[in-house]
Amino acid sequence: MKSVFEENLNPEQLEAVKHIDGPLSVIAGAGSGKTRVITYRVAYLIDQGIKPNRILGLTFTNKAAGEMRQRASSLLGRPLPPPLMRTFHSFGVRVLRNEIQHLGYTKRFVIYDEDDSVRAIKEAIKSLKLEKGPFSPKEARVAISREKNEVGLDRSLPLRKSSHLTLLRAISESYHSILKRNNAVDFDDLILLPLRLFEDYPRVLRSYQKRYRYVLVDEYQDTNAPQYRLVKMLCRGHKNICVVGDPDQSIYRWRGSDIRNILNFEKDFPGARKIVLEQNYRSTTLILDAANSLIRNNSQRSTKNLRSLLGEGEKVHLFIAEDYEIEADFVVSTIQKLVQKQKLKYRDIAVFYRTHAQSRIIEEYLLAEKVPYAVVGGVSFYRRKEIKDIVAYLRIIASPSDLISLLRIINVPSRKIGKVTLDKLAAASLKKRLTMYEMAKEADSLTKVSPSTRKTLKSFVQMMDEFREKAKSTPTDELTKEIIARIGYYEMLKKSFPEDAEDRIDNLRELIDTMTSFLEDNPDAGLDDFLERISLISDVDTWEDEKNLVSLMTVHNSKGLEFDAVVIVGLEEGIFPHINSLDDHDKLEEERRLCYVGATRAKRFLYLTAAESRLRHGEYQANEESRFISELLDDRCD
DNA sequence: TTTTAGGGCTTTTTT
DNA sequence: AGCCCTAAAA
Repeated sequence: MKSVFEENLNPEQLEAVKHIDGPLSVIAGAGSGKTRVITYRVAYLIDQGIKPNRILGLTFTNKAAGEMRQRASSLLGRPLPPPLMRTFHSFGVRVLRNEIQHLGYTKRFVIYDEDDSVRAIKEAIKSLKLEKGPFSPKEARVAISREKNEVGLDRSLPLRKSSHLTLLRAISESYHSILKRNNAVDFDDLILLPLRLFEDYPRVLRSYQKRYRYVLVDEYQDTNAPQYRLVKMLCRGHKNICVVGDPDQSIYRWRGSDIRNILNFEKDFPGARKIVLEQNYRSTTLILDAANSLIRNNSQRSTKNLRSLLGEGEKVHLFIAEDYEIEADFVVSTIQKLVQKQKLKYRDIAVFYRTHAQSRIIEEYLLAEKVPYAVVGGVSFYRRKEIKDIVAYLRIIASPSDLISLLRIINVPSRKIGKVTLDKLAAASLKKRLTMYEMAKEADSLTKVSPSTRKTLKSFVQMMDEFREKAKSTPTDELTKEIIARIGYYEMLKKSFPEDAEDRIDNLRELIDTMTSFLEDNPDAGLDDFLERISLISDVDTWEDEKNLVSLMTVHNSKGLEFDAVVIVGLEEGIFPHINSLDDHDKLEEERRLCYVGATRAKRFLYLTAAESRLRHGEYQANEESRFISELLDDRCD
């Protein structure tokens, strides 16, 4: 009798699933059943008697991790523990929560996002007493992050003057000492600090090596050097590593991901088995032909050609609009046509663009025609001012040494604590070697600050201490409501933002709802757990595919998804490929891979659009048709 | 000393 | 839309 594995997998997939011990790489073309292989393989391992908690699957988004765990558990007919599949970053957090004391932080560390990091770098620059440097705090953050993500690579920083390099080193050092003082880590640290732990504390490494006997890495083409090193260290003893990826879908090189990781796998793991999946189960032939003919123009790739069994299907449609408004109008009428004539649901349709800025005009036209839609990403929920403000309160409650959060809200709503007072407070805290929070608690010793301001500082600290006490016995959603009421945040919003205060209040209500449902799913979760959760959430994670809405997103965000109909807009030289990539061969190939990712999301209908003229920075600008159009179509279009 | 208003600038992609 | 900077009001 055939098992569920033989029944549902083709020979190559089955081979990958049944490979148990030793290194294995699976080159999985777009739509070739990559997720299926991973979930069946996990189920197979467990079926063979391997305990679920000995398996570690690493992905890039929580959504992918959750989906794979769910599918594996429904295959097995029993629930699986959450740690089985997780993101690189949440794995890093888990390691740090257990071991970070070795590195001089405490368990309740906070995770800084990019905005927080930029603020911390500003503080760093300030403490070095630098006037306007050769780069902005934002640029410094990018350079520092880049350096951190290239640990182990011999690429040097892209700076010409060595004086800049020295300066950057100084800023970096100061930034990291601020992070440590604040008991904070940035995104990069979530990988780098576990790596350092593993390198410097062999006992710690051994305990993780012993625990995870089977390691699986999804989207392997997008791992960067530190992530790769982390994985290699974990598998050093048993070499039971399975990586799944597709070099043609590598689109995060700019973030340090290294295509060589997947191309060199066999060198790093001698004797590795390699399986190539070329059978595509997603798209019709004409769509796949277009994608294949596009990607053939890249010189850096492992030769592989996807085959479809789904029949020829519809031709790829091309529409060149005179301007971007006509393009938007075409997108909307196409969506309506697909819904009426092809009986597609809104949720089966997606619009992809190269940059977020392109979404606005599409949204306008969708809104006007009452087509329901959802934008994935953009100004993401957790980066909105009102959300970040309230989260900053929660962070200080969890971790009083968090200076960046303190600076954010100590005067929000206004408590008449301005720049001058803060400077005095900072100077005094430096002198007494106290955190700013501790210094505010002892405001009485601040002789240079007026008595009334001293009182304000003390009562602020007292309030926060009260909240901290309360947090021990109050659920996070209740606590948040109390904070908002106590500080009069809604009233402040109404005063400061008369136009959109209601929207902002709604956002905060949504935040509280998120907490409530998080508590329902995780009854034992405390404030720390919630803060960790929202730090690691990505745009795609918040996308709700069960609602019947047209999806709008960047091509980057579309990775790993599929839709019956896909519209890729703005196929113009300078937009897609992006202007910053035009004069660099490698960057151009990455743009092409990005376009390939977008095109291969489509199951049955693929539309390409471009505008001959587009409003940019207040001026009309004429754009050439993207080279990708002819590479894709090659006379196969309508 | 703090707050407010106005002008300039920004975004390529993100865990 | 939000942030920084500056100058003037409160």
